Amino acid sequence: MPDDEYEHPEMTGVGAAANTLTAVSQSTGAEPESRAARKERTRKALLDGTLELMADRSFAGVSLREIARTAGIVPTAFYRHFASIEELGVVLVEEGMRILRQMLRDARRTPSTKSAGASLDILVRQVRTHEAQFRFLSRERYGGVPEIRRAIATEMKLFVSELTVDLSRIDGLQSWDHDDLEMAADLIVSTMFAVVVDLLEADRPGSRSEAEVVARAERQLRLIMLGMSGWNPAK
Amino acid sequence: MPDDEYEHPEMTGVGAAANTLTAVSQSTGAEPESRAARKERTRKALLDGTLELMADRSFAGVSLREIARTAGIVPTAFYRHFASIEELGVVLVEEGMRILRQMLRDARRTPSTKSAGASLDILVRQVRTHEAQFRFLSRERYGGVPEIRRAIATEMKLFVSELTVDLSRIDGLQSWDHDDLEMAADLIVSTMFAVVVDLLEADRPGSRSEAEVVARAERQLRLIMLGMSGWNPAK
DNA sequence: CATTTGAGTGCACGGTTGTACACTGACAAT
DNA sequence: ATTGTCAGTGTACAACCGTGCACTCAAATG
Repeated sequence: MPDDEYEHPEMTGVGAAANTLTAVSQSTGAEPESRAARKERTRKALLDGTLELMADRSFAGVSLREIARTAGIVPTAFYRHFASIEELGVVLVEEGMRILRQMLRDARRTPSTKSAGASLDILVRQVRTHEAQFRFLSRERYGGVPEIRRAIATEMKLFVSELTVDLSRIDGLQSWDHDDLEMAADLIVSTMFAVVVDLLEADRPGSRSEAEVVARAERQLRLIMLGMSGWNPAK
Repeated sequence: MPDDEYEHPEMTGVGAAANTLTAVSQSTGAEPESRAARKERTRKALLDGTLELMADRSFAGVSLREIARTAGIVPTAFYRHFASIEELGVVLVEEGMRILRQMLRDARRTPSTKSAGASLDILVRQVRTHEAQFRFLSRERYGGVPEIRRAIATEMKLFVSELTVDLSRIDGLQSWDHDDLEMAADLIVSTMFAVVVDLLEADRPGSRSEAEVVARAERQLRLIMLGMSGWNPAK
């Protein structure tokens, strides 16, 4: 008797050696769709499916078999795309970080970065359109397996140093010591990160609404800016 | 044939119905030790063992069987202490939060709370003496199962409101709006939390050392205080 | 003393997991 | 037209999981 059945309970017949088109399910009717394109499609299905499964669990809590199931393939076929679940995790980190960097770039070409409100607007929009990715990042940043945690930490450090450069170009801050700039950038980033978490939690029973979260963050950033304007850079 | 062997590979014999003293291992030689005391001891062993197992994994990643094994009992005996692993998790949250509150109380009776350095010292000492508990809290705060996440969030909110009260008693802040005070308290708490995470990660390959973490945090808090001193409370 | 209690035991179960292996068959390249 | 590639398949297995059940036997109770 078989060990598993997956999603094919009806075709357990004798020599039923299966058609390859079982996976993912063709979206449009009659296109040929190259082999590479098909592969890319199930690969994406694996990544997206993982994020979906993580709606209420951490990355460590989803199994290879589950992921394969949501992508419509058999467990062993997973290895055609990733050498291990950890590898898939690293790809998810990279993907999430790509979005984060994109966000920074968007914020950078906003009229004067010192407008905290505009930057926050961009943040909110990004979080809303990429909820799953941001949830992944916030879940795994501290809770994940060491490898993923390290990958996120590295990218975050990079993020801070990019912001440091941005700050150094602002009018009153040219005279600042690099360490001080970085310290301020770190504070801003971690505050922003707290906003992300609150946004993901927002509009849920017993948590602050989105508007409140944004309003508070705006005041917090203003408070930080105020402190910076009075800072003695020479120390 | 048996399904498991646990830690008794040699006594798989016939009627070997085991001696109860297998569990936990008696520490001192010949004390009687009441039944309740023994129970409390294995209960603690279960809690501590769980924290130990979480050195490199999240709470969701440790199994009931593993926990029981480290405590030296058979898996089914786990249920004599907790109705489920989730219940054990909630107890761990409470335990961790008790430590956090203790810390706040310590900080409160320090000469003038406005001395950020002293408060940070207390923080560092607490984190160092209760590493496992703090690691648990930081791991599960965002990454954990919903129930645990909610429990931590609730306690954190309580924490912020306690600090809000403390702030309201400081000289220059009596005229402040309650919302503004809470906003500032929230910023301080989240900054402190970031310190905790950095401390746990400190003295590990590729991360800032403890001294650097503390120095940076001190400057960040000073920057926040500076901002507060210039804040216009009327909005 | 005899009796009750309950922490801990051992076995068994049905389920899930990761992964090795040999396979198939549509597409791509020759 | 023949051949090769390789995403996907089905089977199998050993390990682990949570938990139900009937048990033991030292300590607590009377």
